[in-house]
Amino acid sequence: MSEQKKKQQQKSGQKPKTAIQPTRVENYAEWYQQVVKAADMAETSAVRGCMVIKPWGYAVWENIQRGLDDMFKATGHQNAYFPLFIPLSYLEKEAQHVEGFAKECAVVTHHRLEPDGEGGLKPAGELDEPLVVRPTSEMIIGATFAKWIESWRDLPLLINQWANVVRWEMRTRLFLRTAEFLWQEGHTAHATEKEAVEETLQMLEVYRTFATDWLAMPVITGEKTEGERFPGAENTYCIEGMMQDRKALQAGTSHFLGQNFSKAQEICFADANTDKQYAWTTSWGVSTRLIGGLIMTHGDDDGMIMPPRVAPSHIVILPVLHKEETREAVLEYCNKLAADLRAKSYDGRPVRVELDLRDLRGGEKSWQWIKRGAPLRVEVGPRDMENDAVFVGRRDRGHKEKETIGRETFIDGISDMLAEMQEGLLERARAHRDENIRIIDDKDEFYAFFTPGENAGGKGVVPIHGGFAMTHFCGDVALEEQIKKDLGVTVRCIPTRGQGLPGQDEPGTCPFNGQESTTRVVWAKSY
RNA sequence: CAGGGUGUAGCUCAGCUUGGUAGAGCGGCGGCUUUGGGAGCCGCAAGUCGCAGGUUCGAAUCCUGUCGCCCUGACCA
Repeated sequence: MSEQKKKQQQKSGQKPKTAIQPTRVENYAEWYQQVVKAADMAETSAVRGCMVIKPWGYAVWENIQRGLDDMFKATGHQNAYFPLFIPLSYLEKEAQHVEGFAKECAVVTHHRLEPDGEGGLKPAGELDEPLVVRPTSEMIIGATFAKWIESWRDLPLLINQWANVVRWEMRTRLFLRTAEFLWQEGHTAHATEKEAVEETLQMLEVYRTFATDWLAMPVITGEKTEGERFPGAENTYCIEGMMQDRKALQAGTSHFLGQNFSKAQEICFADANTDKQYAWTTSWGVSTRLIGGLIMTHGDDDGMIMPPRVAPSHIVILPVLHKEETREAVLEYCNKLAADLRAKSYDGRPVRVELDLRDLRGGEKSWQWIKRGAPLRVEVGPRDMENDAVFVGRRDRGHKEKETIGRETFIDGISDMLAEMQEGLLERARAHRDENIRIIDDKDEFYAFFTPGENAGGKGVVPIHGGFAMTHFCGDVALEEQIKKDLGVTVRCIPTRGQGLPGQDEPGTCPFNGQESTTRVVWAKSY
């Protein structure tokens, strides 16, 4: 940095040391919002609570869709599409289900607009029956299933839908909670309870695999407690990730619905003995919330860090073109480089390369890509061309740690480098999570763990503290409610065994009331 | 829905107490200078001051009403 620059910095005091301000430690919630904006992924819209997903963010969603969709197909599911509108009477059929969603339903009551006589328009043509904009599609898909299923030969029925849903939330945050969001919802019907439970767990495993292998987001799988269960479900399973502020993010859910919905909607079939049987159903979903999880798992104080498998572009080539006499040659070199890289494959597909020819200053351009989280930035100028090399910056390292690599070496090693970055991000996230899981057997220790220390942050700052606490728990709903009231902490899940979590195998006593307990549960503050 | 705050240029805001007819920074555009870096200088464009009434010779500023948005709660992928 020049002396002049330093002086200016001192004078103005406004030159940021990091691309994102505030930093994660200063104010995590605000940092998150700033990253979404700086990474050019989404923005708020004119419609309250609804977001505009911008191309760089939507491309991540497309990659998520592609990865998941392949996994759904591989497990025998087919895609279909059902209506956005659900007749109100459908929703009323399953009592618990309505109760769970009623407060956040958007309702369509009219189907026409007329001049209001004052230059504006007013709704006219009131509907006989109001239509609810789907908050989830159990009722409309179930009604369809009831028609499709007649015989045991029609089962299992394995359907997935990619769609948008609306939940009229009061308080929204981009990607994490918006009034409208994109998701997929799987809906299946089975002849036996055993099959339906197996399906529920299979899809949970699909989600775990996807989160781990694609998003580089380590997750804990488990079962929800009664209080956190999906309205109308017998059992809800989930994947829970730990964000960098140590809060939990529910990243996906898979529900065993038993026969609750099939009985409410007459989803029944004739079995091999010609007896009438109610089907056993499941539903499971993940949403654009995954993108929020991606940001909070990997982002740093300079912005987003994209895991290569879901990154819209793997490599951004930034030509250094300011000398007229070398301009053409550098461009040619860059185009050749891009073509050679695209001929390579990573993750079974061509490497995604972008050549950024925008007429912007080098520094600004480079920083934009840092904030967006492109895995690799490759600067190519006359010097590199002379040496048959490239100057590479990795997003998983500091922005100054750039290195010169021989052109061919770089091209030949690109797939390995991306794979190494993907693995590195997962390991980093896993280490962070594991460091912040604590086994607790004492109530006071538990309360202290979730109470911010004196230096946790200033006024208005969201403190980073706590983490995942694993305690024995008797399962009492009122007790869980009390702890939620005291600390804002809930049971995230009763973890599935065999995923390497500490202290799961021995029975014990609930530290809150001394009752017997067979397993430990995961407690955390959550999004 | 309850409590608090706030609406002025694309964005962030100043001006309002003490009415006189609109400002800054950032961003955009252009020029010059720079060039492996989020640079500098000069210039240009851009606002019926949320909306509707009222007071006044005159309202961004005072009064009334209204709408939107933000924060805090209950709810939540």
